[in-house]
Amino acid sequence: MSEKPVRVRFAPSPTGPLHIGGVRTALYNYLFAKKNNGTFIIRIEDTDQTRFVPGAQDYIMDALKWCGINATEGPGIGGEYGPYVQSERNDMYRPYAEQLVANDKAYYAFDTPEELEEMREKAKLMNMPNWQYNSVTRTSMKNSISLPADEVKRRIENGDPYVIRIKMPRNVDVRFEDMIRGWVTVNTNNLDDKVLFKSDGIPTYHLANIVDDHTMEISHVIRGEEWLPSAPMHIMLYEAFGWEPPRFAHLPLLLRPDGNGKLSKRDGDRLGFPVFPCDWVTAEGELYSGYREKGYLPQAFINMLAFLGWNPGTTQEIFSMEELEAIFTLERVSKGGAKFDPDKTKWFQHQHLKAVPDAELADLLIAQYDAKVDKSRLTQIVHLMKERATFPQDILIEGAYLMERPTSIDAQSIEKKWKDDSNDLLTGWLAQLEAIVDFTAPTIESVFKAYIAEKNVGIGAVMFLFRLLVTGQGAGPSMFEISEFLGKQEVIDRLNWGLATVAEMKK
RNA sequence: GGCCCAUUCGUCUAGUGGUUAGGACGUAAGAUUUUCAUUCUUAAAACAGGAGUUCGAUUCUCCUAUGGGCUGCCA
Repeated sequence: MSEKPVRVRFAPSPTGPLHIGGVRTALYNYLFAKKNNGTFIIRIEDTDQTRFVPGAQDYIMDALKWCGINATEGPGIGGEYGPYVQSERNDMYRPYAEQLVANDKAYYAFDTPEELEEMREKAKLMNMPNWQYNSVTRTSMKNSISLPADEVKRRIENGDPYVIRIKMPRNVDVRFEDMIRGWVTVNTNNLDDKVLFKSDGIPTYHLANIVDDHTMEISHVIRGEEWLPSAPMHIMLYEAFGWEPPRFAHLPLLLRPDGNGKLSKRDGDRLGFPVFPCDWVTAEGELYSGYREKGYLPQAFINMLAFLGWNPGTTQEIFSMEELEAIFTLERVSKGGAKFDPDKTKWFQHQHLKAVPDAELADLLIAQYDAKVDKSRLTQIVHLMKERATFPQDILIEGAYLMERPTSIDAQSIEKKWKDDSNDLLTGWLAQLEAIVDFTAPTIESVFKAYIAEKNVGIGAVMFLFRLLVTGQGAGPSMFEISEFLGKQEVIDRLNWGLATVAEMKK
């Protein structure tokens, strides 16, 4: 294999927000670079001015940063191979295209888009739906191969618009070894004379991509499977320039969870889960929701994404970014497309949330969720609630009663559970609580057990109502721990309030 | 239509020329827990179909089917 240092790039187009398929491509590039002591580069491919979306580039950079996918070269980051935005490199492409024309690897074509459209329509009517501009048809089109040299010269001097097309040879088998799929062979008869340089003076993706990959000394091109059909053409371009091509790896696509098809922009909010890393608001004010804003931890999001099309070959499923960096290999990327699974994503999130230390989670709640509680108190709340939460904000929402007294008690629950002896049992329990000096969970628990034994009733006869009156909720963490956390006076006050409230309801 | 790629439980996947085809999510049942969640145990659940090669194919080859991608002066 090549001795060259590993340099990989993620090259998105700023045509909108980056969806999770793109994030995964970036992630695999990043992990591959890390694993091989290489360099991960971000390059913005904005050669299509008509599809440019303001803010998209910032979104991409912001989203990758949130994910922890950090580039060492890229726009706003720097590096010796810049600039890293193609529109800023525009001057360098034309000479390469001209070089190809001079070497008879490409040619000028004057056909207008309308004329081409007409050709395709005509061909379709003649039962030839796959008309293409190629070695057969180009002789009857308007280009520097079919037209006399002086007319070509005249047209160019005249300022006639023209494109530069690759001169795809006839009947050549193009072979390359994809790192994921193995050998792929395509005959050039199935390839057309792709436009390399547009009449607006800007190169197409194909030219800019090859020139940039070569000049940036990219060693491995890791990209989505949608590029597989054009890979042979790219190989031909490298050959035309006399450059050594990089290694290729085409990643399987991310499919939608329901039915079939590639995951697309609108699937997310329609199916109830995000397809974008972060929120994105369109110019029209339409919101596409993101994982970040839903409360997903970046490490959980990354872990989930890494496992969509890759696995370590062991049964371990929970990984930190650092662990992934150490073991990722392209050889273990699967070939088939993967359906995205929202349920498993939640599971990853839950696992990662549990792994965050209590104090750290408390900091996060204060910083990102505006929690108005003292840090040490909040840390205790996190400790009590973390196991049963999926998202950080669940701790605040489901544990609200730990911060504020309940304002009402569910009448239906009382209806169901309140028995004739309940008032006596709870009043008796209140007296027991008042007598406890060491108000800690173990002590409260032993007092409680002695109390129900003395009264000769089951745990449920007192516990559920105790919980309901103190927290307003029918479910939650251990009442003994909650009691310790709230403190003796608070528990007594709440219980008194609860008894009064029920008495009021019973009238 | 043409070209290319893919195909193991519902989903993500492991795996091998001879395995009880393994794990995870989800589902179901049970245990633990005052409750809910967690956790634990158990269960149901897959090699797309057909030929061929072979003593033997889920594994190798071919065909078919299905799915997907591409087929733009988009990327």
